[in-house]
Amino acid sequence: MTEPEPTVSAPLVGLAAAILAATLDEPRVLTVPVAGQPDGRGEGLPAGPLEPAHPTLERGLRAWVERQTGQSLGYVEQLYTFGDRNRRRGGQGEGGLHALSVAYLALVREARPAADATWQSWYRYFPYEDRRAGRPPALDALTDRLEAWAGAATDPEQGRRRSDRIGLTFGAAGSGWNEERVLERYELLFEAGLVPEAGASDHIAGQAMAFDHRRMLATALGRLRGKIKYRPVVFELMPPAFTLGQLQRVVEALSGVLLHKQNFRRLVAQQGLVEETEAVTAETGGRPARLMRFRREVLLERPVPGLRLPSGRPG
Amino acid sequence: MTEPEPTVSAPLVGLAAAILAATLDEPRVLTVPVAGQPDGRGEGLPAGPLEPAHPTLERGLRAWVERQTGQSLGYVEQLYTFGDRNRRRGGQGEGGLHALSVAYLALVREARPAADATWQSWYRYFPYEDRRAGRPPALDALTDRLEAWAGAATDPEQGRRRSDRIGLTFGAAGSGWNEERVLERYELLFEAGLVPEAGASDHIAGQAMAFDHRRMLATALGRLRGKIKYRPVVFELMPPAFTLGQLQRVVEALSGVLLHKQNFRRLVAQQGLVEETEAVTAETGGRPARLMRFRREVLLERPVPGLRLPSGRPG
DNA sequence: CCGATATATGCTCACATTGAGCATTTACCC
DNA sequence: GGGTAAATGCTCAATGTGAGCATATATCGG
Repeated sequence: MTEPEPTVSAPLVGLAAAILAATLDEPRVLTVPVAGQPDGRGEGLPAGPLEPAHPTLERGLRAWVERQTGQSLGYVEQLYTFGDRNRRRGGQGEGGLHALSVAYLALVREARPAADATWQSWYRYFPYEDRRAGRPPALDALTDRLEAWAGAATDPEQGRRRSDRIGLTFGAAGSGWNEERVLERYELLFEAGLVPEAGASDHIAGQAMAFDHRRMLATALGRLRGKIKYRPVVFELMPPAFTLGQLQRVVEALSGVLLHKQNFRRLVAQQGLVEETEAVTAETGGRPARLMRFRREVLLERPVPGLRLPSGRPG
Repeated sequence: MTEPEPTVSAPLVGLAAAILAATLDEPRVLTVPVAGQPDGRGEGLPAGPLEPAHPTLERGLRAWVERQTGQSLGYVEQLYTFGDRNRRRGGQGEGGLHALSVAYLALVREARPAADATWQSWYRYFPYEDRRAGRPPALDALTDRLEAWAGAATDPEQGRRRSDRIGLTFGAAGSGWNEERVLERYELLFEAGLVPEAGASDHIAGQAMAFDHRRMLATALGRLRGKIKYRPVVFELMPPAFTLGQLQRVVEALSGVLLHKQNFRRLVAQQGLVEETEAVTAETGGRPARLMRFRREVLLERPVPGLRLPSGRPG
């Protein structure tokens, strides 16, 4: 009855990885050059087709990433499978063939590029997502363009819906900024034609990427920003020993907002996420900080805590 | 560089849907008969292969579901793409060919089966997930078998890890029950060989399904149980007008735990999720309740609230 | 009509969590 | 030795959460 008839479809299945790290208080993503792309879209995520030799999707992904970047992956999590033929402007998808991509999120500890892979800041691709220095001034230009798009809607009702979405995702007057809505913001910019991936000629909304890789990256950032709140995944990005200050700066780099220092420490402490080591560190001026390490045991304990980010502080 | 070479792979891509509803305080899933399956595995989810005629994955899914069940889908969300060749014991996957399935979660309002599709209770497939009447007695037998499996590990370290996982997912002595870990519990039972999908001959852990459809269903239940806490998705399952008592019983049915009535009402009220209608209803004995309706406007408001389930009450 | 029973609904209270800030400690730099 | 920069310790008000008590308003069986 529901037995698939193994004749009809033979789509291409691609695997792609958003490999994330945090070095020197800056969140990074591992990128590779992509040939044959339109101007300004020559950067992409490590990716490759699923091959018969791959025992599982994830193993196939790991193989491609190692081949292309030399990076071996630790924490890996499936993100989403993208299949919109319509979205594909970068090559594939001709005829009735589907080009389907399974995207993954990977977290790694260190940044040592290999081959022609390079680490880039997340905010190269999403400059408006970094609010650590307050609301980026460039955001005004963006929302102006978005509102212009909303105003150009065919009927008033559609225009109102567009305005609502802009307010919801970019944080209207009264409403706040939700740092998890990375994908929704990118989708809005895409629909409004403000990104090169959708035909725009300027890079007002950040550096473009090949295929729909920037959409995958947006998905990854949103997922990670959400996940650090209820799972201790930040520690996948930290060195074995770190200070609470470093930990906080990494969390701030990932989430793009600043946090209240004392409350952050209280949270980490009462969740039992870390334990002290004997060592302290000198750092740049100020009182030396104690080096901490992640308490692996929390993975076996009850509520499996994360770092519920508070609402942030002014800056 | 990372350009996929369109030669190597031509995997079969399937689409499958866990279509969920809640009728008469019981959570339901729409199932179809599946031919050619081993004994006791003749039930499955609506599914079919991705076809070139399908413009997008989701549109392909909707087409298959309507063809097989007559049900048209409202809320649809992608769950996960399953691709483990090894897991596939039910037919496909021979040779080096991958059989890849993109699973979806769908929420619908009413239950009116068509063709030979039937609505079944979730708890037919996961009896141990229903704790509304307290801890199910059958759970003891299950955890006994699981602990036996842990004890039969090749080395003590592995056995300890297994015991830890059992305690974590099924709620050990001191630790509580986390209703969202449906998939982890099923995976554990699978690994322990306690489900027919993994070769077991009895149905101690609930009714089996064709292929890996029960795994997909577990993924769907876990996702929905999590999502109702931070998005107002329950209302996709409710009729246009309902009482707070009905709403609570649906939430309890989905999550499998009982809630404190007064606190539930306070939560719903202060989140502004519903508004009163003029009507009241008679019901079965007791004071008549006011009929409420979902406030669609909340979708446009700030924190996009859900129904954070409290820890539950004894029962 | 009366009381028993079953929900619905209103309200209180102790306790935990959260957002914000003040104060002190301990290093380095000049 | 004084100035500067973090790290660390503590307090306090506001809010949120878990549990119950009390009241309102139906139906049902005599």
